[in-house]
Amino acid sequence: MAYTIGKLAKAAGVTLETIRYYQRKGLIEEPVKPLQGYRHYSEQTVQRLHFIKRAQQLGFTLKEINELLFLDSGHCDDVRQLAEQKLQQIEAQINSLTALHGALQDMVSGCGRAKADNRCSVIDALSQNGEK
Amino acid sequence: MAYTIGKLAKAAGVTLETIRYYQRKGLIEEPVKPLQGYRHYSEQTVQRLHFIKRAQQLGFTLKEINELLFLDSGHCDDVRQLAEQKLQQIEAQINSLTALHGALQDMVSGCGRAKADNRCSVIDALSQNGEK
DNA sequence: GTAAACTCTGGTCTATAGAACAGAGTCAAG
DNA sequence: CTTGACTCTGTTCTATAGACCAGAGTTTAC
Repeated sequence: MAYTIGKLAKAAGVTLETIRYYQRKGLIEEPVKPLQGYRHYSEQTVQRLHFIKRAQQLGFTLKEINELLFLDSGHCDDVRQLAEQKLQQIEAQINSLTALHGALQDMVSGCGRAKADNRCSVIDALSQNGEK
Repeated sequence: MAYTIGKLAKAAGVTLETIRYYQRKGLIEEPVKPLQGYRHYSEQTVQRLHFIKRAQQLGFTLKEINELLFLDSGHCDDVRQLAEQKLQQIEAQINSLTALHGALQDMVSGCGRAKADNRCSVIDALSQNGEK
C-alpha cells in the first residue's frame, strides 16, 4: 500500500516537516518523484519512522539513529557497542541528576526557615561567597 | 580591583564570547564604555559569573537563572518555588532515564545470544514489528 | 469542471548557548 | 615609538530538531 507524504505523516504520527527533515538528513530515503504527481512512500517507511521515534524516545539522537540504521543488520556487535555506550551515558546522566537533586533539595529545605538577615538561602547557596 | 574583559573571563573561567553573550541576554550588565579605553568590570561581576555557572551546573537554563537574578533577594518564596519546580522536573527526568536504562539494558542483554536468523536483538527491539 | 485539499520547492525562522571572524581602535612593554 | 597583545563593534556561524511560509502545481470530491 502506498502513502502520500500526508498519509505517511499521519500513519507515523509525525509532521510533514519532520519527514522532509529526515529525508534531508538521510534517515529515510526520498522516493523519486514521478514526472506526473506526488511521491509514494511504502509501508517500510512507516516502520522506519516508528523505529526512529522509538529510538528517539530511548534517548538516541538522530545522528546516533543514523548510525544504527547504517550498521543495521549483520553488525550486531557494533550495534550493541553503540547501545552500551549509550547505557553508560545514561548512567552518568542519572548520577549527576541525582546529585543535583540532592543539592537543590538541601537548598530548598533551608529556605523555609526565618532568617535574621532576610536573605534567601537558595540564592545564598548558589552564590556561595558573596554574590549580592 | 578592576578587570578588563579578558581578565574577567580568565577570573571566571569563561570566554569573552560568553561574557558578551550574557551581556546581550541581560544576565550581567555591560559597564559603560569610557570615551577613551576599555570597559571595567568589578569583582561583583566575577561573583555573578560564578553564580551563573553554579546555577547552570545545577541544571538551570540561562532563562531560569535570569529569573533567579531578577527575583533575587526579598522574594524568597518565588525563588523557592522556582527551585521546587526545577526539582520536580529533575525527578521526572530521572524517572524517564531510569526507565530508558532498563529498556536499553534488556535489549543489550538479549544481544549476546546467538540467533538463528542472524539478526540483532537491539535493532529488533527498536523495530518492534518488522522494520527490515 | 471547479473548488478544496493536498503536495512541491526552496527559503526563512525558532530556541539554546555560545564560537568565530573582520577590521578598527587602544594599551603596554621594550 | 613601534610591535604585539588586547578590546571594540557588528555580523555571521555552529549544532539540534524541526516549524512555517509562499506560490506554484496536482489530485480528489462534489
